[in-house]
Amino acid sequence: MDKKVTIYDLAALLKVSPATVSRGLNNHPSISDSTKKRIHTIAKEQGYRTNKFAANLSKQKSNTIGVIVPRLDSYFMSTVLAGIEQVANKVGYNLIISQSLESEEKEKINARTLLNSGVDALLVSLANETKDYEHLKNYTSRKIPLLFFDRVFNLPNCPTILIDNRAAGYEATTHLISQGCSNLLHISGRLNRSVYKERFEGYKEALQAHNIPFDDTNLLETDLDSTKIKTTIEYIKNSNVKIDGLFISSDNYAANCIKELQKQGYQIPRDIKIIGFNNDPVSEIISPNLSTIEYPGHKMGVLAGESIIAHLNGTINLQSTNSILLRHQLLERESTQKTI
Amino acid sequence: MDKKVTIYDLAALLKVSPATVSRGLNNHPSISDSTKKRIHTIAKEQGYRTNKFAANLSKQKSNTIGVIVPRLDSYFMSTVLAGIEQVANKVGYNLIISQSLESEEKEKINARTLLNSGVDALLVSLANETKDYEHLKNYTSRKIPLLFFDRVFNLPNCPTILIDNRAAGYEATTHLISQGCSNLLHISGRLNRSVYKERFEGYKEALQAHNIPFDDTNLLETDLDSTKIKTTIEYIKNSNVKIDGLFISSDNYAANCIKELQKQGYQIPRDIKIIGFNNDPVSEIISPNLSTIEYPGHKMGVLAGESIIAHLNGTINLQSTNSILLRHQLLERESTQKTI
DNA sequence: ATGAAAGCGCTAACAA
DNA sequence: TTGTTAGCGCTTTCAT
Repeated sequence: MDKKVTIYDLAALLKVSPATVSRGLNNHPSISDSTKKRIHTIAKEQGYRTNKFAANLSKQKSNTIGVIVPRLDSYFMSTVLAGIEQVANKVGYNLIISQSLESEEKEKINARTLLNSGVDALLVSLANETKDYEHLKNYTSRKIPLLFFDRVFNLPNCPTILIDNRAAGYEATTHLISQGCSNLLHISGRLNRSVYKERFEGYKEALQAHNIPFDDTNLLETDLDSTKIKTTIEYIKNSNVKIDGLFISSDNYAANCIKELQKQGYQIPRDIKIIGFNNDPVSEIISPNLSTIEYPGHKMGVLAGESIIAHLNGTINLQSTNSILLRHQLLERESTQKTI
Repeated sequence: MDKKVTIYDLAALLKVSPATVSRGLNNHPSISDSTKKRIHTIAKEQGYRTNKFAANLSKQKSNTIGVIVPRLDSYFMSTVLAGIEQVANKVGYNLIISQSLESEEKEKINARTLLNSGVDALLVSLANETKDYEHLKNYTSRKIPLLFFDRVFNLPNCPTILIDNRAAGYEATTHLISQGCSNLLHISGRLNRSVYKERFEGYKEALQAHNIPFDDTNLLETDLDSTKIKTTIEYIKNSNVKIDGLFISSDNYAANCIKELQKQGYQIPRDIKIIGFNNDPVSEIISPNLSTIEYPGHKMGVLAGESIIAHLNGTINLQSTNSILLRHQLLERESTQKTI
């Protein structure tokens, strides 16, 4: 069982044509059950395994789905990927995963490589940097289904899966206000990514709705990179007004801010109330527990996988779907508790 | 630029043979620079992209590396994967990633699928459950390079990449002892996985070296699944002797234990000193900061990727390498601090 | 330095 | 229900 056995070998053994063997192996309806059985048994016996290269070449499809994410090593992304993998694996699709590391350049290369690899579909969460979308139009122009999740962009015929970031931002902000905050700061990711943009807009709307004035000092646009929170902390300390509420677009960043602020003598939530985003595990480890917005990563992955596969199977037509919104949820915890 | 352009099209345009085009595209030495140039320009101009299926079929290799991990959504694994992806991507290899979810069954299926997909090599970190290795022998018998990382197993000709878990366990334990602990408990993962087994052995050796008796009550074998720490906490509370030192094979689990113990009135590190494993981000978020063993996930991924690729390129022969040990490091933090 | 031609192993349209 | 046959697009040996 070491040399490659092909359908020709099986055909010879069974005195049938290779075509019959091929059909039998693929459970083609027009093959009699008896020969089908014979084919399968001899295949098993001979240790036959189909050569995907040949099948792919012939069918011009690969049973493979490409995925591009900003980074593999983020908790949120890994839960999404776990979800995608789970459904893809179940129905026999392979996943080729690559990361852009937030670089537009790398994202372009990845997109090209995956295209060359003949993926049947592409799932993308965009890099922060990305401003041009030509590399993705190569897919749409070839009718290769393309779906965005989380970091989405509105491209014709490309559905998106995400949560209602605006509403979530609104709720998070409203929560801070209802807990007594009036001098808020929103620490955002790059605003050219719609996820952050919309949270920000929800934030602004909430301020407005509560007659709290907004100006540029109420927003800090960052990379949300925890290794460089110092400038953020400085910003907070040097603020003219005493900031009493922080809405931070990432739990991880928020947790690190809390640690640092505590180190500088701030009491959370007494001096500053903080709400994060994502419901990352750290949010329950940090003291005080971090209030946050639950963001269903695994579910998002499952849904992305299911959607794209259903589309590939022709079960549903994704083109007509514009976007799928997942439910988010405000989780009130200690970091925004009222103090007496 | 929508229809597929093949080397035949290019050949026709250039009045040369397809073979020449193929060689030119692959920078074959026997093609004159001038025609090579012509070929490349026309290829670009026509938007030619090589059909990987055909190339794969012809060459019987895929430029793809398979990866099987227990779970995608663990911080440690995601850093490893990020490392692998980084080097693979750089040299044009694709990564097909799948997860076993700790199930031997699923691992077998994944291995088979990846084999069928024609991966050029396989990187594996084993599921907890796995006890039989036939599914992997399919690779070795076909001379497809197979490399284990982290959760390894000793299979002929399959190199392993890991840290010296025994030494790490020894150091962690010794550290607890030197901080004044004498009634230790080791909370381990499943001992049939060598990583855990060896940490445990290092632990036992350290006890022995310090004349601390060991019996079964000094070990608790678990799944290290943070959703079910209750039994662990019960075990600690109900112990006959007052446990004063905990060596836990996972930071995440350790962090959750700390939270729970604190809830039950324990003071850490005063009542119990705790050391974890991995240097997961939570270890620096939890209060008190968690002492731990630094486990270089990203580096491990990079090394695994580099090794397997070098082997595929024929640069080095991995078969002769048995195992690669990465450096670990004891990180002393608050959770094991002496209290006065 | 280039060309001719035989695969690589499977699929599918068309026949029987 | 099964067989014939012609690809799928690229690589590679053997000629030239």
